[in-house]
Amino acid sequence: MKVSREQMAENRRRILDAASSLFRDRGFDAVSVAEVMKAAGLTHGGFYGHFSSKDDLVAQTLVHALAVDAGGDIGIRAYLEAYLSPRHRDNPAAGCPTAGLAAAIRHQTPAAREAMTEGFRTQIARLETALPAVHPADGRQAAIGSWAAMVGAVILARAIDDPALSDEILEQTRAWIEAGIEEGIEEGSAP
Amino acid sequence: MKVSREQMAENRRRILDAASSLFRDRGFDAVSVAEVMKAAGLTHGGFYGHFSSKDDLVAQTLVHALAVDAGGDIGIRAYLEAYLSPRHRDNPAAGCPTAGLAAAIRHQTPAAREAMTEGFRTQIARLETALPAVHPADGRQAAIGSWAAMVGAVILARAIDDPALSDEILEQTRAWIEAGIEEGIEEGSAP
DNA sequence: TCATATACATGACGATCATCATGATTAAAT
DNA sequence: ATTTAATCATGATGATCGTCATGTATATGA
Repeated sequence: MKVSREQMAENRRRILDAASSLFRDRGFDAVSVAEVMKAAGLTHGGFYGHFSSKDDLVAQTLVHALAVDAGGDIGIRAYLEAYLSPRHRDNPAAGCPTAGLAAAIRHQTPAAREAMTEGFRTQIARLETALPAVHPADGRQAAIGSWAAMVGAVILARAIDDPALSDEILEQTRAWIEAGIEEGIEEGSAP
Repeated sequence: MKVSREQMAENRRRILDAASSLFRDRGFDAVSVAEVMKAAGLTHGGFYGHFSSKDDLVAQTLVHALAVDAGGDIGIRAYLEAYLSPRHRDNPAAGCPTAGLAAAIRHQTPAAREAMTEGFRTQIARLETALPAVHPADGRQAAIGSWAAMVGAVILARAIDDPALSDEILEQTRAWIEAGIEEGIEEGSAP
């Protein structure tokens, strides 16, 4: 039952894609290796031909999931609106891996933590250039503060059991961050 | 082996205290019922005399953990400094239950989610009175935005595998929130 | 075309865990 | 003091899961 080299590469990609969605949706612990393989259209037997352990899968999945382009080129306002939207909150499987998995990283292997650290660095660099700032020194502060608020808001909005309150968390956090942005630009200079 | 009524009440408290620390430290899934009982000085047998299931324990632990006084009466600045400190980051077992468990609530029972929702409401109300604001209408926005940033920052700081970067997340988020506060008060009116 | 290496399927194993059954001890009620 | 009821300890059970062993079909290279 050997498959072609390219088929194997595609299988690996499918496993990582399936793991990425499933982990974001239900967490690392609640998803079994067999379930990931099934979602990838395979059985559990072939798993250890691709990965050395479930921990290895977790680490590689994080690298895979955090390596997306993320944000194409919609402006910072549109990005904020999409990130802090009910749609994003309600679709963790297709959503930001940081919002979905950051809190669980603490209990994972060093390799997984390193992947998340690298993803964080990349995201802060992105935000630093996307966010307007009065003094350049404040750019990093705004990037880190805003990112913490974005991730925290989505996590809280997903935890809360009251739809209206959950919506409010997203909306108020967005307004709060944008208020900080407006301070940094000459009033109304954004498109 | 029956014990006195008050002994049983104390046992129950010890179980909840043990569960509260263990869950915050290692998460709901990674802590077994037997482990909680052992930490409370009992064996696993008596568990179902106190709780109907592990899910029940999780929900009651959240009610128990989120019902603390939280913040005695240190000012908002001191509270921010303590919350966004390396000490808090490095001691999840004794730290904020929201920072430690909010992301996992999504996978828990409705009872657990309700407990977290109530805890969130209480915390926002606290922050709304503690945070100075220019217009009263912005008080709630600042409370929600700041709380999201605080929780997000601690979660991210705990996930990151680089001590200096982790420290920076806490520090910059604190400065970012305080910048928002300063906008709201007449420069320097805090003690 | 033939030999070989290998990717994946089937199936099994051992460990962990939530939960339940049973029994001993003793607080509480009479 | 005696009975009753309840709390906790010991031990068992069934399910889930990560991992490994083995077999089979086939891609690959000669």
